[in-house]
Amino acid sequence: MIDLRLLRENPDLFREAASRKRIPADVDAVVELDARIRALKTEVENLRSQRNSVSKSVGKLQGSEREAALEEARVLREKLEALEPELKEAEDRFNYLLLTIPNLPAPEVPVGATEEDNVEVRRWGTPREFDFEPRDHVDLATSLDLADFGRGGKVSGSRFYYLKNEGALLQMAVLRFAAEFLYKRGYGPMIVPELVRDAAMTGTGYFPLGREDAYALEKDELYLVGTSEVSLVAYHQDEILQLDELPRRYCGVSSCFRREAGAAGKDTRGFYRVHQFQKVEQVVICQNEPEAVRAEHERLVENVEALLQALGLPYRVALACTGEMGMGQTLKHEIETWMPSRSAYSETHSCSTLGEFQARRLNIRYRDAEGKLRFCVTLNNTAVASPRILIPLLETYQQADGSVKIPEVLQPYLPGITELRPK
RNA sequence: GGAGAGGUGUCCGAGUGGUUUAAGGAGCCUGUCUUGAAAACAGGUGAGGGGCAACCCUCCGUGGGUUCGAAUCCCACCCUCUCCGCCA
Repeated sequence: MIDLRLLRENPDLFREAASRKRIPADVDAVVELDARIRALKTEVENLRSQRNSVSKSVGKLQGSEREAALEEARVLREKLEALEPELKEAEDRFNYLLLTIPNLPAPEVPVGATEEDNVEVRRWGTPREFDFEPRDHVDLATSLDLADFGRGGKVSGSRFYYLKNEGALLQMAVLRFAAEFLYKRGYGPMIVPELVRDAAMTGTGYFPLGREDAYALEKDELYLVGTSEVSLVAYHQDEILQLDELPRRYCGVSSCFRREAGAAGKDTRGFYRVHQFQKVEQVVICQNEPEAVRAEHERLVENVEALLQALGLPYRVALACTGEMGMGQTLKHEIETWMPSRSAYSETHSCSTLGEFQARRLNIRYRDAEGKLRFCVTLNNTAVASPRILIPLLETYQQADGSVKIPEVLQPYLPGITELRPK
Protein backbone atom coordinates (compact mmCIF):
# COMPACT_ATOMS: atom_id res chain seq x y z
CA MET A 1 0.00 0.00 0.00
CA ILE A 2 1.14 3.46 -0.80
CA ASP A 3 1.18 6.55 1.38
CA LEU A 4 -2.24 8.15 1.04
CA ARG A 5 -1.04 11.58 2.12
CA LEU A 6 1.60 11.55 -0.58
CA LEU A 7 -1.01 10.54 -3.13
CA ARG A 8 -3.28 13.39 -2.08
CA GLU A 9 -0.50 15.92 -2.36
CA ASN A 10 0.98 14.55 -5.52
CA PRO A 11 -1.27 12.23 -7.52
CA ASP A 12 0.82 12.80 -10.65
CA LEU A 13 3.70 10.89 -9.10
CA PHE A 14 1.49 7.82 -8.90
CA ARG A 15 -0.07 8.25 -12.34
CA GLU A 16 3.41 8.35 -13.81
CA ALA A 17 4.68 5.41 -11.76
CA ALA A 18 1.73 3.23 -12.79
CA SER A 19 2.14 4.04 -16.45
CA ARG A 20 5.91 3.48 -16.36
CA LYS A 21 5.44 0.19 -14.55
CA ARG A 22 2.73 -0.69 -17.09
CA ILE A 23 0.28 -1.54 -14.36
CA PRO A 24 -3.28 -0.30 -14.85
CA ALA A 25 -4.27 1.81 -11.83
CA ASP A 26 -7.12 4.27 -11.46
CA VAL A 27 -5.46 7.09 -9.56
CA ASP A 28 -8.24 9.55 -10.43
CA ALA A 29 -10.91 7.32 -8.93
CA VAL A 30 -8.87 7.03 -5.74
CA VAL A 31 -8.51 10.81 -5.47
CA GLU A 32 -12.23 11.39 -6.07
CA LEU A 33 -13.33 8.70 -3.64
CA ASP A 34 -10.96 10.02 -1.02
CA ALA A 35 -12.56 13.47 -1.16
CA ARG A 36 -16.06 12.01 -1.08
CA ILE A 37 -15.26 9.78 1.86
CA ARG A 38 -13.87 12.66 3.85
CA ALA A 39 -17.00 14.74 3.27
CA LEU A 40 -19.25 11.82 4.20
CA LYS A 41 -17.14 11.07 7.24
CA THR A 42 -17.43 14.58 8.60
CA GLU A 43 -21.21 14.33 8.31
CA VAL A 44 -21.39 10.86 9.87
CA GLU A 45 -19.01 11.75 12.67
CA ASN A 46 -21.01 14.84 13.59
CA LEU A 47 -24.14 12.72 13.83
CA ARG A 48 -22.32 10.15 15.92
CA SER A 49 -21.04 12.81 18.22
CA GLN A 50 -24.56 14.13 18.78
CA ARG A 51 -25.90 10.63 19.30
CA ASN A 52 -23.19 9.83 21.81
CA SER A 53 -23.92 12.85 23.95
CA VAL A 54 -27.69 12.31 23.82
CA SER A 55 -27.23 8.63 24.71
CA LYS A 56 -25.05 9.56 27.60
CA SER A 57 -27.74 11.90 28.97
CA VAL A 58 -30.43 9.20 28.75
CA GLY A 59 -28.94 7.35 31.68
CA LYS A 60 -29.26 10.39 33.94
CA LEU A 61 -32.69 11.66 32.92
CA GLN A 62 -36.12 10.66 34.18
CA GLY A 63 -39.73 10.84 33.00
CA SER A 64 -40.66 13.07 30.08
CA GLU A 65 -37.14 14.45 29.70
CA ARG A 66 -35.91 10.92 29.26
CA GLU A 67 -38.60 10.21 26.68
CA ALA A 68 -37.62 13.31 24.71
CA ALA A 69 -33.96 12.30 24.72
CA LEU A 70 -34.83 8.79 23.57
CA GLU A 71 -36.84 10.22 20.71
CA GLU A 72 -33.99 12.53 19.72
CA ALA A 73 -31.56 9.63 19.75
CA ARG A 74 -33.92 7.57 17.64
CA VAL A 75 -34.04 10.31 15.01
CA LEU A 76 -30.23 10.56 15.00
CA ARG A 77 -29.94 6.83 14.58
CA GLU A 78 -32.23 6.87 11.57
CA LYS A 79 -30.17 9.61 9.96
CA LEU A 80 -27.02 7.60 10.59
CA GLU A 81 -28.51 4.42 9.22
CA ALA A 82 -29.31 6.29 6.02
CA LEU A 83 -25.72 7.51 5.59
CA GLU A 84 -23.57 4.67 6.89
CA PRO A 85 -24.11 2.18 4.05
CA GLU A 86 -23.10 4.85 1.54
CA LEU A 87 -19.92 5.51 3.48
CA LYS A 88 -19.11 1.84 3.84
CA GLU A 89 -19.62 1.19 0.16
CA ALA A 90 -17.33 4.08 -0.76
CA GLU A 91 -14.70 2.89 1.70
CA ASP A 92 -14.78 -0.69 0.44
CA ARG A 93 -14.32 0.47 -3.13
CA PHE A 94 -11.60 2.89 -2.06
CA ASN A 95 -9.73 0.26 -0.06
CA TYR A 96 -9.75 -2.09 -3.01
CA LEU A 97 -8.53 0.55 -5.45
CA LEU A 98 -5.81 1.62 -3.06
CA LEU A 99 -4.44 -1.94 -3.11
CA THR A 100 -4.03 -1.69 -6.88
CA ILE A 101 -1.89 1.48 -6.89
CA PRO A 102 1.75 0.55 -7.47
CA ASN A 103 4.62 1.82 -5.39
CA LEU A 104 6.97 4.50 -6.76
CA PRO A 105 10.20 3.35 -8.41
CA ALA A 106 13.45 4.77 -7.00
CA PRO A 107 14.93 7.70 -8.97
CA GLU A 108 17.75 5.62 -10.43
CA VAL A 109 15.44 3.04 -12.00
CA PRO A 110 15.65 3.24 -15.80
CA VAL A 111 12.38 3.91 -17.60
CA GLY A 112 11.62 1.12 -20.01
CA ALA A 113 9.16 -1.47 -21.20
CA THR A 114 10.84 -4.87 -21.41
CA GLU A 115 13.94 -6.66 -20.19
CA GLU A 116 15.73 -5.19 -23.21
CA ASP A 117 15.64 -1.93 -21.27
CA ASN A 118 17.26 -3.35 -18.14
CA VAL A 119 20.69 -1.89 -17.50
CA GLU A 120 23.60 -4.26 -17.01
CA VAL A 121 25.58 -3.42 -13.89
CA ARG A 122 28.41 -5.97 -14.05
CA ARG A 123 29.41 -9.44 -15.19
CA TRP A 124 31.39 -12.17 -13.51
CA GLY A 125 33.03 -15.16 -15.17
CA THR A 126 33.29 -16.21 -18.76
CA PRO A 127 30.71 -18.44 -20.41
CA ARG A 128 32.34 -21.74 -21.23
CA GLU A 129 33.43 -22.44 -24.81
CA PHE A 130 32.69 -26.07 -25.70
CA ASP A 131 35.01 -28.06 -27.94
CA PHE A 132 32.16 -30.53 -28.52
CA GLU A 133 28.47 -30.19 -29.27
CA PRO A 134 26.96 -29.46 -25.82
CA ARG A 135 23.63 -30.96 -24.83
CA ASP A 136 20.86 -29.08 -23.13
CA HIS A 137 19.78 -29.91 -19.57
CA VAL A 138 16.76 -31.91 -20.74
CA ASP A 139 18.97 -34.31 -22.71
CA LEU A 140 21.49 -34.50 -19.90
CA ALA A 141 18.92 -35.05 -17.16
CA THR A 142 17.13 -37.69 -19.21
CA SER A 143 20.20 -39.63 -20.31
CA LEU A 144 21.66 -39.56 -16.79
CA ASP A 145 18.26 -40.61 -15.38
CA LEU A 146 18.07 -37.51 -13.19
CA ALA A 147 14.58 -36.47 -14.21
CA ASP A 148 11.39 -37.70 -15.85
CA PHE A 149 9.38 -35.10 -17.70
CA GLY A 150 6.93 -37.41 -19.50
CA ARG A 151 5.56 -39.00 -16.37
CA GLY A 152 5.36 -35.59 -14.71
CA GLY A 153 2.96 -34.68 -17.48
CA LYS A 154 1.02 -37.92 -17.15
CA VAL A 155 0.46 -37.56 -13.43
CA SER A 156 0.04 -33.81 -13.02
CA GLY A 157 0.08 -32.10 -16.42
CA SER A 158 2.44 -29.90 -18.34
CA ARG A 159 5.21 -28.10 -16.46
CA PHE A 160 5.42 -30.94 -13.91
CA TYR A 161 8.38 -33.29 -13.61
CA TYR A 162 9.99 -35.85 -11.38
CA LEU A 163 13.52 -35.44 -10.11
CA LYS A 164 15.14 -38.84 -9.79
CA ASN A 165 18.17 -40.47 -8.26
CA GLU A 166 21.20 -38.15 -8.17
CA GLY A 167 18.97 -35.42 -9.65
CA ALA A 168 16.89 -35.43 -6.48
CA LEU A 169 20.03 -35.47 -4.34
CA LEU A 170 21.56 -32.68 -6.39
CA GLN A 171 18.58 -30.40 -5.76
CA MET A 172 18.74 -31.09 -2.03
CA ALA A 173 22.48 -30.46 -2.09
CA VAL A 174 22.25 -27.09 -3.77
CA LEU A 175 19.45 -25.95 -1.44
CA ARG A 176 21.32 -27.14 1.59
CA PHE A 177 24.52 -25.46 0.42
CA ALA A 178 22.68 -22.14 -0.01
CA ALA A 179 20.89 -22.37 3.35
CA GLU A 180 24.11 -23.09 5.24
CA PHE A 181 25.95 -20.39 3.32
CA LEU A 182 23.35 -17.80 4.39
CA TYR A 183 23.15 -19.15 7.91
CA LYS A 184 26.84 -18.41 8.28
CA ARG A 185 26.16 -14.88 7.09
CA GLY A 186 23.50 -14.27 9.74
CA TYR A 187 20.26 -15.13 7.93
CA GLY A 188 18.07 -17.28 10.16
CA PRO A 189 16.83 -20.38 8.35
CA MET A 190 13.06 -20.73 8.38
CA ILE A 191 10.88 -23.56 7.13
CA VAL A 192 7.60 -21.81 6.58
CA PRO A 193 3.90 -22.43 5.95
CA GLU A 194 3.36 -22.99 2.25
CA LEU A 195 -0.40 -22.53 2.57
CA VAL A 196 -1.38 -19.04 3.65
CA ARG A 197 -4.43 -16.86 4.11
CA ASP A 198 -5.65 -14.15 1.80
CA ALA A 199 -4.27 -11.54 4.22
CA ALA A 200 -0.70 -12.78 3.71
CA MET A 201 -1.04 -12.73 -0.09
CA THR A 202 -2.67 -9.30 -0.09
CA GLY A 203 -0.26 -7.99 2.51
CA THR A 204 2.80 -8.91 0.48
CA GLY A 205 1.26 -7.39 -2.65
CA TYR A 206 0.58 -10.59 -4.61
CA PHE A 207 -3.18 -10.02 -4.28
CA PRO A 208 -5.56 -8.71 -5.50
CA LEU A 209 -3.97 -8.25 -8.95
CA GLY A 210 -2.09 -11.56 -8.96
CA ARG A 211 -4.94 -13.85 -7.95
CA GLU A 212 -4.77 -15.69 -11.26
CA ASP A 213 -1.18 -16.69 -10.62
CA ALA A 214 -1.82 -18.45 -7.32
CA TYR A 215 -3.19 -21.92 -6.65
CA ALA A 216 -6.17 -21.69 -4.33
CA LEU A 217 -7.66 -24.25 -1.97
CA GLU A 218 -11.20 -22.98 -2.03
CA LYS A 219 -12.60 -25.22 0.65
CA ASP A 220 -10.12 -23.98 3.18
CA GLU A 221 -9.66 -20.46 1.82
CA LEU A 222 -5.93 -21.00 1.65
CA TYR A 223 -3.42 -20.24 -1.08
CA LEU A 224 -0.22 -21.99 -2.10
CA VAL A 225 2.68 -19.58 -1.86
CA GLY A 226 4.70 -18.75 -4.94
CA THR A 227 7.64 -17.91 -2.67
CA SER A 228 8.45 -18.16 1.03
CA GLU A 229 8.75 -14.35 0.97
CA VAL A 230 4.98 -14.33 1.56
CA SER A 231 5.16 -16.41 4.73
CA LEU A 232 8.30 -14.68 5.97
CA VAL A 233 7.18 -11.09 5.58
CA ALA A 234 3.70 -11.88 6.93
CA TYR A 235 5.42 -13.53 9.92
CA HIS A 236 5.65 -10.07 11.50
CA GLN A 237 2.15 -8.93 10.56
CA ASP A 238 0.66 -6.46 13.09
CA GLU A 239 3.85 -6.37 15.11
CA ILE A 240 5.82 -3.49 16.53
CA LEU A 241 9.50 -4.38 16.41
CA GLN A 242 12.22 -2.92 18.59
CA LEU A 243 14.90 -0.87 16.88
CA ASP A 244 17.63 -3.03 18.41
CA GLU A 245 16.20 -6.18 16.82
CA LEU A 246 16.39 -4.70 13.32
CA PRO A 247 17.28 -5.64 10.70
CA ARG A 248 15.72 -9.11 10.83
CA ARG A 249 17.48 -11.29 8.31
CA TYR A 250 15.83 -14.54 7.27
CA CYS A 251 16.44 -17.36 4.89
CA GLY A 252 13.25 -19.19 3.98
CA VAL A 253 13.12 -22.70 2.60
CA SER A 254 9.99 -23.82 0.83
CA SER A 255 8.34 -25.33 -2.15
CA CYS A 256 6.89 -22.69 -4.46
CA PHE A 257 3.77 -23.01 -6.56
CA ARG A 258 2.96 -20.89 -9.58
CA ARG A 259 0.11 -21.23 -12.03
CA GLU A 260 2.05 -19.38 -14.75
CA ALA A 261 -1.36 -18.19 -15.95
CA GLY A 262 -0.06 -15.68 -18.48
CA ALA A 263 2.75 -17.84 -19.80
CA ALA A 264 0.92 -20.48 -21.86
CA GLY A 265 3.28 -21.94 -24.44
CA LYS A 266 6.29 -20.03 -23.13
CA ASP A 267 9.40 -21.90 -21.94
CA THR A 268 7.56 -25.20 -21.90
CA ARG A 269 10.66 -27.36 -22.21
CA GLY A 270 12.59 -28.57 -19.22
CA PHE A 271 13.28 -27.02 -15.87
CA TYR A 272 13.01 -23.35 -16.75
CA ARG A 273 9.36 -22.52 -16.07
CA VAL A 274 7.57 -25.08 -13.91
CA HIS A 275 4.52 -25.06 -11.63
CA GLN A 276 6.34 -26.36 -8.59
CA PHE A 277 9.90 -25.83 -7.44
CA GLN A 278 11.95 -25.38 -4.30
CA LYS A 279 13.66 -22.23 -3.25
CA VAL A 280 15.86 -20.79 -0.56
CA GLU A 281 14.85 -17.16 -0.25
CA GLN A 282 16.44 -14.23 1.57
CA VAL A 283 14.12 -11.82 3.34
CA VAL A 284 15.08 -8.73 5.30
CA ILE A 285 12.89 -6.49 7.42
CA CYS A 286 14.80 -3.37 8.26
CA GLN A 287 14.57 0.11 9.67
CA ASN A 288 13.29 2.87 7.40
CA GLU A 289 16.61 4.65 6.78
CA PRO A 290 17.73 5.01 3.16
CA GLU A 291 21.40 4.15 3.77
CA ALA A 292 20.55 1.09 5.86
CA VAL A 293 18.03 -0.09 3.26
CA ARG A 294 20.48 0.36 0.42
CA ALA A 295 23.16 -1.50 2.35
CA GLU A 296 20.79 -4.43 2.94
CA HIS A 297 19.87 -4.51 -0.74
CA GLU A 298 23.50 -4.64 -1.76
CA ARG A 299 24.20 -7.31 0.80
CA LEU A 300 21.42 -9.44 -0.66
CA VAL A 301 22.94 -9.12 -4.13
CA GLU A 302 26.43 -9.77 -2.83
CA ASN A 303 25.32 -12.98 -1.10
CA VAL A 304 24.08 -14.34 -4.42
CA GLU A 305 27.22 -13.30 -6.24
CA ALA A 306 29.30 -15.14 -3.68
CA LEU A 307 27.08 -18.22 -4.05
CA LEU A 308 27.29 -18.23 -7.84
CA GLN A 309 31.02 -17.66 -7.72
CA ALA A 310 31.39 -20.59 -5.34
CA LEU A 311 29.40 -22.71 -7.79
CA GLY A 312 31.56 -21.38 -10.63
CA LEU A 313 28.60 -20.17 -12.67
CA PRO A 314 29.07 -17.04 -14.80
CA TYR A 315 26.40 -14.42 -14.26
CA ARG A 316 25.49 -10.81 -14.80
CA VAL A 317 23.70 -8.32 -12.57
CA ALA A 318 21.16 -6.02 -14.20
CA LEU A 319 19.11 -3.12 -12.88
CA ALA A 320 15.49 -3.80 -13.84
CA CYS A 321 13.65 -1.09 -15.75
CA THR A 322 10.25 0.26 -14.70
CA GLY A 323 8.31 -2.02 -17.06
CA GLU A 324 9.84 -5.11 -15.45
CA MET A 325 8.95 -4.11 -11.91
CA GLY A 326 6.09 -5.44 -9.83
CA MET A 327 3.49 -3.60 -7.78
CA GLY A 328 5.48 -2.96 -4.66
CA GLN A 329 9.06 -2.75 -5.81
CA THR A 330 11.05 0.46 -5.61
CA LEU A 331 14.30 -1.08 -6.79
CA LYS A 332 15.02 -4.41 -8.40
CA HIS A 333 18.13 -6.16 -9.61
CA GLU A 334 17.96 -9.31 -11.67
CA ILE A 335 20.81 -11.73 -11.43
CA GLU A 336 21.05 -13.77 -14.58
CA THR A 337 23.12 -16.91 -14.86
CA TRP A 338 24.64 -18.04 -18.12
CA MET A 339 22.66 -20.91 -19.61
CA PRO A 340 24.58 -22.55 -22.47
CA SER A 341 21.48 -24.03 -24.12
CA ARG A 342 19.85 -20.62 -24.28
CA SER A 343 23.12 -18.93 -25.25
CA ALA A 344 22.07 -16.21 -22.87
CA TYR A 345 22.12 -14.94 -19.34
CA SER A 346 18.71 -15.88 -17.92
CA GLU A 347 17.06 -14.86 -14.71
CA THR A 348 17.83 -17.08 -11.74
CA HIS A 349 17.56 -14.47 -8.96
CA SER A 350 15.56 -11.35 -8.33
CA CYS A 351 16.48 -8.85 -5.63
CA SER A 352 13.85 -6.33 -4.60
CA THR A 353 13.45 -3.47 -2.20
CA LEU A 354 9.78 -2.73 -1.52
CA GLY A 355 10.06 0.32 0.72
CA GLU A 356 7.12 0.61 3.10
CA PHE A 357 4.77 -1.04 0.62
CA GLN A 358 4.43 -4.44 2.28
CA ALA A 359 4.92 -3.11 5.81
CA ARG A 360 1.97 -0.74 5.37
CA ARG A 361 -0.27 -3.50 4.09
CA LEU A 362 0.78 -5.86 6.87
CA ASN A 363 1.10 -3.19 9.55
CA ILE A 364 4.70 -3.97 10.46
CA ARG A 365 6.20 -1.10 12.41
CA TYR A 366 9.06 -0.26 14.72
CA ARG A 367 9.96 2.49 17.16
CA ASP A 368 12.72 4.71 15.87
CA ALA A 369 15.38 6.40 18.02
CA GLU A 370 12.90 9.17 18.92
CA GLY A 371 10.29 6.61 19.96
CA LYS A 372 8.13 7.39 16.93
CA LEU A 373 6.28 4.54 15.24
CA ARG A 374 7.38 4.02 11.66
CA PHE A 375 6.77 1.43 9.00
CA CYS A 376 9.61 -1.01 8.38
CA VAL A 377 11.14 -1.57 4.96
CA THR A 378 11.16 -5.04 3.43
CA LEU A 379 13.57 -6.60 0.95
CA ASN A 380 13.99 -10.00 -0.61
CA ASN A 381 16.20 -11.90 -2.97
CA THR A 382 16.42 -15.45 -4.17
CA ALA A 383 19.31 -17.45 -2.73
CA VAL A 384 18.79 -20.38 -5.03
CA ALA A 385 15.79 -21.78 -6.86
CA SER A 386 15.81 -25.33 -8.13
CA PRO A 387 15.44 -26.99 -10.55
CA ARG A 388 16.04 -23.78 -12.53
CA ILE A 389 19.59 -23.53 -11.18
CA LEU A 390 20.20 -27.10 -12.38
CA ILE A 391 20.05 -25.79 -15.95
CA PRO A 392 23.34 -23.85 -15.82
CA LEU A 393 24.78 -26.36 -13.38
CA LEU A 394 24.27 -29.43 -15.59
CA GLU A 395 24.96 -27.63 -18.84
CA THR A 396 28.09 -25.83 -17.69
CA TYR A 397 29.68 -28.86 -16.05
CA GLN A 398 28.91 -31.38 -18.78
CA GLN A 399 31.76 -33.31 -20.39
CA ALA A 400 32.25 -34.58 -23.94
CA ASP A 401 31.37 -38.15 -22.90
CA GLY A 402 27.94 -37.10 -21.61
CA SER A 403 28.94 -37.09 -17.93
CA VAL A 404 28.59 -34.11 -15.60
CA LYS A 405 31.09 -33.01 -12.97
CA ILE A 406 29.85 -31.89 -9.57
CA PRO A 407 31.29 -28.55 -8.37
CA GLU A 408 33.48 -29.04 -5.35
CA VAL A 409 31.39 -26.92 -3.01
CA LEU A 410 28.42 -29.25 -3.51
CA GLN A 411 30.32 -32.47 -2.98
CA PRO A 412 30.09 -32.37 0.83
CA TYR A 413 26.32 -32.55 0.42
CA LEU A 414 26.38 -35.58 -1.89
CA PRO A 415 27.32 -39.08 -0.68
CA GLY A 416 30.61 -39.62 -2.44
CA ILE A 417 29.35 -38.35 -5.77
CA THR A 418 31.85 -36.29 -7.72
CA GLU A 419 30.41 -36.78 -11.17
CA LEU A 420 27.26 -38.08 -12.84
CA ARG A 421 27.70 -40.81 -15.49
CA PRO A 422 25.29 -42.58 -17.82
CA LYS A 423 24.61 -46.08 -16.47
C1' G B 1 -13.52 -34.09 14.77
C1' G B 2 -15.89 -33.74 20.23
C1' A B 3 -15.93 -31.13 25.23
C1' G B 4 -14.19 -27.05 28.09
C1' A B 5 -11.37 -22.36 28.98
C1' G B 6 -9.64 -18.06 26.87
C1' G B 7 -8.21 -13.68 23.10
C1' U B 8 -8.30 -6.30 26.27
C1' G B 9 -2.81 -0.94 24.79
C1' U B 10 4.61 -2.09 23.96
C1' C B 11 4.02 -6.30 27.69
C1' C B 12 1.16 -8.42 31.93
C1' G B 13 -3.65 -7.85 33.54
C1' A B 14 -8.85 -5.87 35.80
C1' G B 15 -13.36 -5.00 33.74
C1' U B 16 -20.86 -8.96 32.56
C1' G B 17 -25.39 -2.61 29.48
C1' G B 18 -24.52 4.17 31.04
C1' U B 19 -18.85 8.24 36.17
C1' U B 20 -14.55 3.24 31.36
C1' U B 21 -12.60 9.35 29.92
C1' A B 22 -10.28 1.01 29.37
C1' A B 23 -8.49 0.24 36.52
C1' G B 24 -3.77 -1.55 38.30
C1' G B 25 1.24 -3.16 37.37
C1' A B 26 5.72 -3.60 34.28
C1' G B 27 8.45 -1.07 30.61
C1' C B 28 9.71 3.66 28.52
C1' C B 29 10.30 9.31 28.95
C1' U B 30 10.94 13.66 32.24
C1' G B 31 11.99 15.57 37.00
C1' U B 32 13.65 15.36 42.46
C1' C B 33 17.56 13.09 45.29
C1' U B 34 22.95 11.45 43.93
C1' U B 35 29.96 12.78 42.32
C1' G B 36 27.63 9.24 38.66
C1' A B 37 24.37 5.14 38.43
C1' A B 38 20.82 2.09 40.91
C1' A B 39 16.88 2.39 44.38
C1' A B 40 12.98 5.55 46.10
C1' C B 41 9.51 9.41 45.08
C1' A B 42 6.56 12.76 41.63
C1' G B 43 4.63 13.58 36.80
C1' G B 44 3.98 11.85 31.79
C1' U B 45 3.17 7.77 28.31
C1' G B 46 -2.02 3.25 23.34
C1' A B 47 -3.19 3.14 17.91
C1' G B 48 -5.64 5.02 13.41
C1' G B 49 -8.42 8.95 11.13
C1' G B 50 -10.75 14.09 10.42
C1' G B 51 -10.02 19.42 11.62
C1' C B 52 -5.88 25.74 11.20
C1' A B 53 -7.36 24.91 16.13
C1' A B 54 -10.52 23.96 20.26
C1' C B 55 -12.02 19.42 19.61
C1' C B 56 -14.38 15.18 17.35
C1' C B 57 -14.79 10.01 15.39
C1' U B 58 -13.16 4.86 15.35
C1' C B 59 -10.56 0.70 17.66
C1' C B 60 -10.99 -4.38 23.49
C1' G B 61 -9.53 -11.52 18.02
C1' U B 62 -12.71 -10.86 13.01
C1' G B 63 -17.51 -10.01 10.78
C1' G B 64 -22.71 -9.39 11.54
C1' G B 65 -26.91 -8.33 15.01
C1' U B 66 -29.83 -6.36 19.50
C1' U B 67 -30.07 -1.34 21.99
C1' C B 68 -31.09 5.56 22.75
C1' G B 69 -26.22 3.50 24.30
C1' A B 70 -21.93 -2.64 23.70
C1' A B 71 -15.17 -4.46 25.80
C1' U B 72 -19.79 -6.20 28.34
C1' C B 73 -25.82 -9.28 25.48
C1' C B 74 -26.91 -12.57 20.76
C1' C B 75 -25.13 -15.21 16.04
C1' A B 76 -21.18 -16.88 12.81
C1' C B 77 -16.11 -17.40 12.05
C1' C B 78 -10.61 -17.22 13.28
C1' C B 79 -6.76 -18.19 16.72
C1' U B 80 -4.52 -20.07 21.50
C1' C B 81 -4.60 -23.49 25.70
C1' U B 82 -6.46 -28.18 28.35
C1' C B 83 -8.74 -33.03 27.90
C1' C B 84 -10.61 -36.91 24.48
C1' G B 85 -10.37 -39.04 19.50
C1' C B 86 -7.21 -39.63 15.17
C1' C B 87 -2.31 -39.53 13.35
C1' A B 88 3.54 -39.01 10.88
